[in-house]
Amino acid sequence: MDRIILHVDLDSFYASLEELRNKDVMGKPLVVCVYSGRSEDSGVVSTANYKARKLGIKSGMPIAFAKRIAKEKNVVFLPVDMEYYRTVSDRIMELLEGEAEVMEQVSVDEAYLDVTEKTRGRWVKAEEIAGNIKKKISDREGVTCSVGAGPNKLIAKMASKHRKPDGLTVVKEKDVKSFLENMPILGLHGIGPKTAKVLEELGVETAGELASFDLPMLAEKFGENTARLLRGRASGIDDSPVEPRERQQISRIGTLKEDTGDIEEIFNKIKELAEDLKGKIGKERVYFRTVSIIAVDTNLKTHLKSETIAETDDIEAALKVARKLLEGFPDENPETLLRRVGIRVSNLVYKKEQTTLKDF
DNA sequence: CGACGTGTAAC
DNA sequence: CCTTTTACACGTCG
Repeated sequence: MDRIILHVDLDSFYASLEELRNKDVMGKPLVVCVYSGRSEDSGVVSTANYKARKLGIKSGMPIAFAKRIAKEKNVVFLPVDMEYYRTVSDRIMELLEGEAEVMEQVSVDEAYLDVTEKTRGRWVKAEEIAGNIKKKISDREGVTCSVGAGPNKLIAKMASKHRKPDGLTVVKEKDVKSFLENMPILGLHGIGPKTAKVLEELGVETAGELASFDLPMLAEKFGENTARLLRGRASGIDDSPVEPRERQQISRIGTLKEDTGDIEEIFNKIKELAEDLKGKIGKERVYFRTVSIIAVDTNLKTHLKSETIAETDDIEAALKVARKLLEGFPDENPETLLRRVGIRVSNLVYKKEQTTLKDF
C-alpha cells in the first residue's frame, strides 16, 4: 500500500490575514514588515501579498528597499502581529488535526498530514481529502492554502509549492521520477544557494542529473553522509515519519539600539529577551540544560556560546550563565561590536503530565 | 560519547 | 540596508 502524505501551506498567510481584517487594503499590494526599531524603516519584509510580489517585493528584503520599489504605487505597509496570526493558525491546525491520523505542524503556516490509513493508499481519496481541507479552511477562516500530496514529506512539500496560491497538486508514487527529472536543483527542498553553487560547479543543474551523479565525487565536496542525503533528495527518497514535534530549543533574539561592545548594555537587552523566554518556557512546560547566547556582530556574523548546567526551569539561572558567557566574549573576539543579541535554552526536558488521584 | 562551535537551510 | 526562530549536519575536543 502506498504511503500518502499531505503538505498544507497557507498562502502568504500573514498578508492574507491583514487583508481580511483591513477591508480597505483589499485589492492593494500589501507588505507585512518586521521593524527592528533602529531607525524609521530598518527591518525586513516578512510577507508580501501577490500584488506586492508582482512589483518585485519579496520576503527577506530590507523594508527601505521595498519602499523604494513601492514609491508612488499605493502599497500598504503594516507591522507583523504574531499574536493574531498565531490565534488563527491554532484554529486551522486544530482543524487539520481532525483530518489526519497524524499531524506535524512545521510552522505557523505549514503542516504535514499522514493520511495513509484513511485513504487506504488510494490517491483519489487523498485528492478528495485535500479538496475538503481547502474548502473548510476557506469557509471558516477566509484564507486559501496550497496542498501537495505525495508518497513522503519531501514530495508532498514540493508538490504544494508546485502550484500556488490556492493550488492542489498530487504526485503519485509512480509520478515522482518525472516530477523531479527536470527540476532545477534550487527547487529541491533543502538545497539552498550555497549547495546549489557547489553543485553547479560540478555541472549539476537538475534533480535528475543529481540523482545519478557519481557518489564519490559528491562525497568529496560534501562528505559521505550529506552526499547520500543529497542524492536521495534528488530521487525523491524520504522515509522520515510524520510525527508531532517536540521543540528542541527555545530562543529570543533582538536588535540593539546601536552597535555596541558594552557588556552592561548588551546584558540589559538579554534580560529583556529572557523575560519573554520565561513565559514561553512556562507555557511549554519544559526544563532546560543548556543555555546559549547568540551574538550577531557588525558584519552580521553570528557567534554562539553555550554552557550546559544541571536541569532547571529557572530563568535566573539561565541569566547567570548568559552573563558569564557574555563576559567571556570580548576576550575571544576583541574589537567586535554587536548588532543583535539573543538568548537560547536547549537540551529540553518536557515536564510530565500532572497526574493527580482525581484522574483515576 | 557529550559538549561546543559553525555552517546551511527554511519559514 | 540586513528579522526571527528552529533544525540538522559536521568537525573538534576531551
